[in-house]
Amino acid sequence: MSLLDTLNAEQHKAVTTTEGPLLVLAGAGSGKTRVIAYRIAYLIQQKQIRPERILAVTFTNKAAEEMLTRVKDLLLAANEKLVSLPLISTFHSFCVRILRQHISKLPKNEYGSSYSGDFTIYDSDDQAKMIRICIKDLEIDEKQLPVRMVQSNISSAKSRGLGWESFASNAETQFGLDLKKDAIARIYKLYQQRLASSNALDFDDLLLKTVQLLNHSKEVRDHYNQRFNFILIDEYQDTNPPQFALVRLLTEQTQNLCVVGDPDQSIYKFRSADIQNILDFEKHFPSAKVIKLTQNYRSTKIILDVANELIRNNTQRREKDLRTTNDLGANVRYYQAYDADNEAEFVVNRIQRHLREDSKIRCVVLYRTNAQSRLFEEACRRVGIRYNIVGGFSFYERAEIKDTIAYLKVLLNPHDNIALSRIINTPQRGIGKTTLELVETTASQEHISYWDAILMLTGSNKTSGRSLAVLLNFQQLMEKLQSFTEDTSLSSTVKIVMEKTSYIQMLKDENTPESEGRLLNLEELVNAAVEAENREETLRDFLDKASLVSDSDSYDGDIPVTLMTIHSAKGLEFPVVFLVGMEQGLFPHSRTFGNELELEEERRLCYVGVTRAEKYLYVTHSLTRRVYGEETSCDPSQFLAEFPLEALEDLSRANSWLKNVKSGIISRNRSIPTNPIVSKTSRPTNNFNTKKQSTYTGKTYNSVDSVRDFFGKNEPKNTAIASKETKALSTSELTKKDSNPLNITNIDAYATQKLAPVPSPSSKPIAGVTTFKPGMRVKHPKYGEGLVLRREGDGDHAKLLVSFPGFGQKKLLEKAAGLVKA
DNA sequence: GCGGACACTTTTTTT
DNA sequence: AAGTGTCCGC
Repeated sequence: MSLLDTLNAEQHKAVTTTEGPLLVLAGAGSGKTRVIAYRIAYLIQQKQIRPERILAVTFTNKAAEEMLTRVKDLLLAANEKLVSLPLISTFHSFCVRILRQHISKLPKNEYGSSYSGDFTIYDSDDQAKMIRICIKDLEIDEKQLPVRMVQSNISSAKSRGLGWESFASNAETQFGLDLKKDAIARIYKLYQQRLASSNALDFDDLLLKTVQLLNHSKEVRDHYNQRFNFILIDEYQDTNPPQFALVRLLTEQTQNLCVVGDPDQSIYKFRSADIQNILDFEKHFPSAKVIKLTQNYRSTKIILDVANELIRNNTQRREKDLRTTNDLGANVRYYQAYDADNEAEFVVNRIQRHLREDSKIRCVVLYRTNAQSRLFEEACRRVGIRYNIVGGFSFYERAEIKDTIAYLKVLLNPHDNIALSRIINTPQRGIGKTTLELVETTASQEHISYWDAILMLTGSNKTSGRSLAVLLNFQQLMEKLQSFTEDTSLSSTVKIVMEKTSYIQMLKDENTPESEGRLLNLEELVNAAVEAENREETLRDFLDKASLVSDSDSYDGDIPVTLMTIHSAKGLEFPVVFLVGMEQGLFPHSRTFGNELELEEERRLCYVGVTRAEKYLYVTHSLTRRVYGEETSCDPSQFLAEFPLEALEDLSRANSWLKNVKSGIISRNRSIPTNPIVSKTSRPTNNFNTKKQSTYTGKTYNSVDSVRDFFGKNEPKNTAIASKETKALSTSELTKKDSNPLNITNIDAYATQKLAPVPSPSSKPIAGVTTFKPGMRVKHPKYGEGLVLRREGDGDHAKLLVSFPGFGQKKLLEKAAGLVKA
């Protein structure tokens, strides 16, 4: 049959080996998504497996959607009629599906609360709010245990599959009780109780509760084991313990399990992804077969070379070599910018050039942190290039959207305390701190939800005047909404909520550019509801999707430029890739210094970035960058030095790190310090820097609305900015124009000088005191372990900026702080 | 109860 | 630099 004709031998085998456990080790760009799609189609067509017996798990909802389309197309082309559909979804969505049906089968907790199928899903924002309340109620000082820290502790415990019980037992050490851990354990416990009484689950719970459920109920477990005989998991290298447990539970009866992944692309350790899951697959499933896909179809030879060479620096890895028969292709282009604005200008300018050559070509700018996106957005706007931005602040994170959704959530689940407190006074209806506190205390005294507390307060005549009136008013509003939306369609429910709550009116009254944008966003939400309705989805489905949309779920392939983090780019490919901000401390991120394993994960991340590129790869770094609102100087990333330098072509106008390394002025190995240098420098004040002329004066960018609004108002700007990269400072220009002796007057000389392996005076030890450098881990008597971020001054006056988890950043006098190496 | 002024942290990555 | 939380006066 023609279905398999286009596959190579390796792929063919991976598609057709359908019985028993199979591990497909797929290198970057080796067509692993393709293999999965073909395999599903093959099972349906050749093996006559009923589609609904097949479960495929992908990493994002977008990937799932695309996979389904692909499968449908394949079967269509093979003239196969689909009688039902395979289930293709993310782990999280899959869990929601199971839980909506069966969660009530879980036993009640010790307070007698149990979950019902109409539970709400809490995002990390809701989670933070809930944790804050728990911390307050336990009368723990938030200064001692910041919400963020508790949240990450809890989430990390959960993603490793640990309940509060194990957290509590961990708090007992051989030296006595670890007070901090104990406190967190208490918060964790209370948090779980509160979630249960709100009938709410956070992201991690979706996995954990499903595992619990399947463990607990043989009936449910058997049901799903029989339902799904063929299971496929993509990006298996990034599965965490609960996900692994789930895989185990689902394959108890039949092990027609196929997992696909690449250990070199494991980049989610921070959320407890365990690379051992893929490395030990053959131990977990002893009858497993292993197939390797080693042929890369995506990238040019040079790009693949760079990637292979880079990843070879990881020691924790099984050697593998990935080949391609593709052309050599263009060299990797390198650019050293003098500041971050210049970097963005260079990138946008190159994008324009590519688009002029081929208007259909798609470019992506990949960065390590979301904070870097702003400059690229602004640069795109300045020249009128349309762009997608993935992540950062997504549509569903906007206040107006969250507010509306919170109303809808309360309609379905009035016991959702977090949603209720979000909207109880939005728009303002006079329910302030005092009244809200009354509700809260009543609720916790009576062990009931806020909503029930309100009913109780308005029902009895214990409450006095004002509070009673406003609460009654709110209660009636919600009851009115309830009755209005009872038998209404999804989209009109959404509309009714926006109108009857006076939310729309509130925004209209505000009458500012921002409020107009918000109104537009609400319209978008109604549109989304209409579309969902056309797909015959319920309000429930609509809300679930809103909770689980991932960042990469929304980008438009027709738009020429996409901006996103490297993490979000996993699984995607682009003809032109810009890997920006290649600086020590940014990428690899300074938080990973001193931890070899984390550094290797950064390198894998870099590998992922490089291997996204099909034809053209650019790498850029900047000599200065604003960090925390402060101008800091930056060294090139150590990863750059790990690239095969002969593959790099220097597009910097001025002298550059690369030129210096290539000409032997600075050595490749010693050229990059192993720690981030974040010394303060002043910015060269030049007046020939013509940027910043943007006519756009609106508030912060913020993707969709402002892009739309920019294009609505302004025709694309002229292209006067063309060949802006030629503006990279020439040495003579700089020295001429900037005569301030305190400023760095010659960036190139500066770069060379700074990078030269001359020991700086500040790194000489002072008698009796160890000197600490940025990147080092230290231990403080009071704050515990921390990371040195910055060093200022010398000798006795040396000050250190150290970041302590849980305490924030502290400025310490090195001599007096009593620090030791950690 | 509300809104403004101010102080303070924050940036790693995400379902 | 910017967004959030807190305090204070109205």
